[in-house]
Amino acid sequence: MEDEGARPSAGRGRVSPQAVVRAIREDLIRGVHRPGQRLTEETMAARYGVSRVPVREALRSLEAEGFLVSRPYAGIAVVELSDDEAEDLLEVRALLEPLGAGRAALRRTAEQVGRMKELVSLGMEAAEDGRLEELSRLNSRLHEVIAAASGSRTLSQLVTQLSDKIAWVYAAELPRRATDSWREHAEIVSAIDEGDQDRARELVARHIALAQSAYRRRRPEPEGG
Amino acid sequence: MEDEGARPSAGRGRVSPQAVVRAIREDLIRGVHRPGQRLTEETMAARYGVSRVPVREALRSLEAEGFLVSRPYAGIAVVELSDDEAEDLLEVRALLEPLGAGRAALRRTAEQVGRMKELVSLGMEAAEDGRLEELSRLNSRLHEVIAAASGSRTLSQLVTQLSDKIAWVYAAELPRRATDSWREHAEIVSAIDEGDQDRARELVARHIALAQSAYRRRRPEPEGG
DNA sequence: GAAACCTCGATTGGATACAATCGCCGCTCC
DNA sequence: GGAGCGGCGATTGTATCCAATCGAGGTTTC
Repeated sequence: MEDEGARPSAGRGRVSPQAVVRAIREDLIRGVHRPGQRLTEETMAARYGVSRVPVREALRSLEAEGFLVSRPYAGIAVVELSDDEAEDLLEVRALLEPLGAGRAALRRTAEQVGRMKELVSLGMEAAEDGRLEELSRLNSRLHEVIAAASGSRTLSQLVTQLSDKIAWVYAAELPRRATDSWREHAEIVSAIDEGDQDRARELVARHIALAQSAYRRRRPEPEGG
Repeated sequence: MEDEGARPSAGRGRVSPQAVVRAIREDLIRGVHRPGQRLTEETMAARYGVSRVPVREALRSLEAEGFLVSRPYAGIAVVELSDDEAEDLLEVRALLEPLGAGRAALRRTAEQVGRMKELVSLGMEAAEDGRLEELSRLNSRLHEVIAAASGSRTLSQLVTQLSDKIAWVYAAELPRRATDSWREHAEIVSAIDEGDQDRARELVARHIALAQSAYRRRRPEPEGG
């Protein structure tokens, strides 16, 4: 086994209560913990520099978010999604995000629009520099802010969870779209800013549809032998 | 304060690991814990007959599911949903459940169909007897099974969480529809059984639409003062 | 030689004990 | 009299310890 695993990914000395969940979630999205891999509590505790208790709570949260699956006394493991399930993620997002964006166009606050525009700027810069990992984070972040602007806690929560999971499952395919999509992002934010619900909904629908075809993975053709 | 609160709702002596989450979630849906109410860990521990540790894990799960909200050192409280947010729940469900039902028509197993039919029978009986609370549970259960039959863990998880939250938020309005909807349920299950994706999707869409108008609460008109 | 049983180690589940933080109350000072 | 401040109780966050359960390996028996 490699000793590297013992080094905490979130190398801060102090961790705020919710930091463990975020650290683990981020590592999940980055592919540090692979699908199917079992996560023993003690190992995770050592990795993130805390005791087992906060780890267990974090794992419960991530289980509820759908990243992990657990069976009593059998431990917690990273979920393995089939190709069908992965595609469903995109389809669900195609339904939810336009709704959220439309709501955001109606209920957004000035501060939220400000943050969106800032994220778009940062995203375009990162696209210039080709910083793909940063782009992925900014992308998720923007979609989150838009979702939050919908004013619906539930909707926002769903979209965010979905967005995270898509970033996780499609990590390999993501860079293919990462650069282009920021032009569309700018348009979407503009529509939300202007309060144009229909246009926001429409733009997001197209945005998602484009991503959907770009992300679609070459399915390993079911080889008979 | 009333001492009644100290009696555990799930009166079993032994509780399986995941039982605490379910017990609390059920109580939330039944309105035992009111929106805005703060849930102190020790009180909950006493109420459900376990220590603080499993309670905390359960609360984290329910927080991730969107029933609760927490701030570090400020405790956990039951979420208060605005009328807008409550309506959004119905709208999201109107998008998701037809998709799930369509998938279920394609991917269902014989065993799942069997359980659906059994639930429909039980539901119709309960409707005859006017056992409203039982009806609510059976309704959620059926929607869960249909969602599970979609074959997509994520989709199933989303629909289930949504269904639970709707049962929670619209507890007061639910009986209005509870009896009638079981005829529609029977049709839906039949369509899924026959593998008719389009018809399943269509029927669920109408089913949800009917519920949507039935549940729509008389919004307390914004009184100017 | 294979299958069932048993024992043991590893890991999860739970409880208790302790430290950190917050909000409330009274007090002091202006 | 009101605002700022400090102490204190209550509650959350964490760590350590113990019990319950599962899986693996070895051993025995047919």
